[in-house]
Amino acid sequence: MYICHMYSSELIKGTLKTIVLNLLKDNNKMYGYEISQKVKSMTNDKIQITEGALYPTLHALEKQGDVTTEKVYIGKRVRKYYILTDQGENTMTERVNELSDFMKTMKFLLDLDTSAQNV
Amino acid sequence: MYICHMYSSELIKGTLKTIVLNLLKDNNKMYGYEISQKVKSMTNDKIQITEGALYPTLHALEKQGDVTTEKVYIGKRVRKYYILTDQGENTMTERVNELSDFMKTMKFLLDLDTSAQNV
DNA sequence: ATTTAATACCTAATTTTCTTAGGTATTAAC
DNA sequence: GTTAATACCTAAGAAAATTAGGTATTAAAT
Repeated sequence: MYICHMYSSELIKGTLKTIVLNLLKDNNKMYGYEISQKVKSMTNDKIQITEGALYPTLHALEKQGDVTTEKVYIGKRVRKYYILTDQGENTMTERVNELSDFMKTMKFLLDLDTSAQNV
Repeated sequence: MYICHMYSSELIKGTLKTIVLNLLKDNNKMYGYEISQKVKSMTNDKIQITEGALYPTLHALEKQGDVTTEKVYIGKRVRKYYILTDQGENTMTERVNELSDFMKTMKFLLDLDTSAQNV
């Protein structure tokens, strides 16, 4: 049996934008810290997005027009919400489809689709 | 419908060693050029390993003891075969299991396992 | 009351891993 | 006799992460 722990960092590389965009599709309004916690809890701590990766990614998504932002003050503490744009929705769909297709290809390549592995 | 083309490079990142090790498991003896062609043909040109990525990876695998090499001359042209070591087999198993688990997690995270997507 | 942990944002230096763009040389095909 | 395919390689640069900091508010624990 494979004991679950955090994935080695190489794997997560390249999927971060896709993860963020997809979460924003389902939640329509999220802030950075919330995203990192959501991913952590949804994956049983197996994927932990570091802040050094997350914030630059969010800024890049804003710069390229896939998200807009909205600052909200909770007392004196600021929260920066990210909202998916129409363009961002298209980007999200493309990215998710590509990743989905890629995973199928990898499954075939690594011979993982021969039996009941898709549980 | 999603039109198939080459995957954006970010996705392949982090999976190259796993791909190479897994191919060596099945073929027990392969050379660099052969590996790149095999991956290309098995994935209908969707994954094309560049030589600039492949050779350094092979050298790294040799350095860390996961593969050994064997030079063979075909006429005057040299071929450098790579053979999986016992250690490499363990590494391979770990990597493949990790990637497999990662893909399951991603599928769940991206909400891709709700219908008949696993065709 | 004060320290610690959690919340919430951010950036800069470094590392890893790839792409791009070269280089050498042999052999087969046109 | 040139081009394409085979077969190896490296170095410079880019991309995307990690590591390791920084600031500040609020809740929990001692």
